[in-house]
Amino acid sequence: MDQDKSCIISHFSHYCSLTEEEKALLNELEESPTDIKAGALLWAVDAPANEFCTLRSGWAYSYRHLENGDRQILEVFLPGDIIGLREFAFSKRLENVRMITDGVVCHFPHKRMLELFRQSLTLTSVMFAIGSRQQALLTERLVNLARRSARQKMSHFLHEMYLRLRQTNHDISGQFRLPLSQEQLADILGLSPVHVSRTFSALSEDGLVFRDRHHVTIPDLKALATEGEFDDCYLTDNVRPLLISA
Amino acid sequence: MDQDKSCIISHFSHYCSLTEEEKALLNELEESPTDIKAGALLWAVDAPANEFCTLRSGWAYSYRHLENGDRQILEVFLPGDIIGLREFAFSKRLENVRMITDGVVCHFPHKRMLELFRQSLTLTSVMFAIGSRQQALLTERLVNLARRSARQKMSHFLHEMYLRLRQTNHDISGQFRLPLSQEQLADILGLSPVHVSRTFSALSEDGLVFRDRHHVTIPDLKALATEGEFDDCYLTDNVRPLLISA
DNA sequence: CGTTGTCTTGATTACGCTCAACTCAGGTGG
DNA sequence: CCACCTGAGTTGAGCGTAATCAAGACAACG
Repeated sequence: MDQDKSCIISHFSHYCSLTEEEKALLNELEESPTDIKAGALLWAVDAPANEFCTLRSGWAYSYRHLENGDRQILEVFLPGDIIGLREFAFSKRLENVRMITDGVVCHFPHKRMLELFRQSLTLTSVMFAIGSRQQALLTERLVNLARRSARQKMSHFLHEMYLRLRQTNHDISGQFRLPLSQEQLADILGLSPVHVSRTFSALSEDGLVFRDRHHVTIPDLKALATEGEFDDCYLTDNVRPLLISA
Repeated sequence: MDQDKSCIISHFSHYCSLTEEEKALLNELEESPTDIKAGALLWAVDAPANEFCTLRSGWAYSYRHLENGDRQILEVFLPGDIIGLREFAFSKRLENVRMITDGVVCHFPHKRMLELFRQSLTLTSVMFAIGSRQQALLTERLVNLARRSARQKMSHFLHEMYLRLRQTNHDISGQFRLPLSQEQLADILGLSPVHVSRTFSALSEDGLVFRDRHHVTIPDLKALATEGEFDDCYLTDNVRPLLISA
């Protein structure tokens, strides 16, 4: 069951310290871990939406298809993330979710969320905080897609991924594995695959990002932040001592 | 105090039926209504974030400035909406919020949200559902900005606004007042003001949208939906009988 | 060693931006 | 009542970023 330290507990611990009972409650959300292969569909648009998933290991993404065949990737999920929070208010899935790498997911029904609301004020608040942090991420992505050049989009995205990975994996320093094809990157950033390639080349020439297959190196994080107008307050300023005191 | 039926109660009632106590609880959130003028700033980026606002009347929008001077409008708020949900997990504002028209807002501190969590499971769930619905709206907007042509962006946005207005104002039929300048529309849609003008003309020529100053007429809603690839499931499929039963 | 999928590079095209001039409505003051 | 001013919206010309199409390089794999 809990061979590894639970991802979700370490995720929640970012927000505030938890009692043992609360940890136990969270552990219940990770009861039935199931293996899932890279490329496998977790669920599709219009499927009934009655459960969340926690991502215990591996990467996943959610996406939508457009009528012209384009695809927009909406979210990239990393270990510890909760998948499907968006659909709590809906009866059907609004997005497809697919695994990027092999991984392990744990399902828990929406109903259990209500038990959590009933049993712990702290966890309720943290759950709410996670929701608002997701909104902040979405908002940032929205600005990125709407207003920035391809160079900036790429820089911003890579910077964001780097920070998100470092939050749980402190020992990466300036480099990480990014298991995304350029086509997937294009679908994330609203670009064409060819332009992703060109943009990568351009960033390399300027010494901002180096890349070998799926391995990315960022020699100068500050420079990349400047290029992508990256401001990390939406990722880091989420510790809320207020919650505990109340 | 409650001269009008509370906007927030009618907003929550979309999700499920409320007991009298719950209505009383919600009413407390609308305690100190304050008038606010068109164009006034509700709050600015980096200001301390320790309260929400409910919008009792009038329109508002949240926005961010970019380094190149561009501005991105992130959200348009209508009467009954809660402003600032996104910043629950943060200590500082991530967005500026400004009134579009004259209006009335009610402030309530984050702390009171915790009381609400403590006192009503139903309201907690609905609050959570509202958060996830906001995410769905954001997601839809993201797809719109990332992937669609100017024509589609405009069509989609106008259709969305029409449906949102009709949810609280059932008697509008195919026309409504849209108190936004073309510059503001441009900042919403990630276009230039000139191109908004051109796009409006193009849509008019094709008989999809007519417009006189701030008055918009949609002769054929279906046609507009087709043009903008509009699928209303993210706005309408949010009634959750599951919540009450639990 | 051939096959497949991913990535790269080049040539052309197009959508929306910028700059700039012009129209028009509303408001103000003489 | 008219002249002027202002801000919003319109229209045109030229440009630039990124899309598209297409061919070729490269790596991984059987």
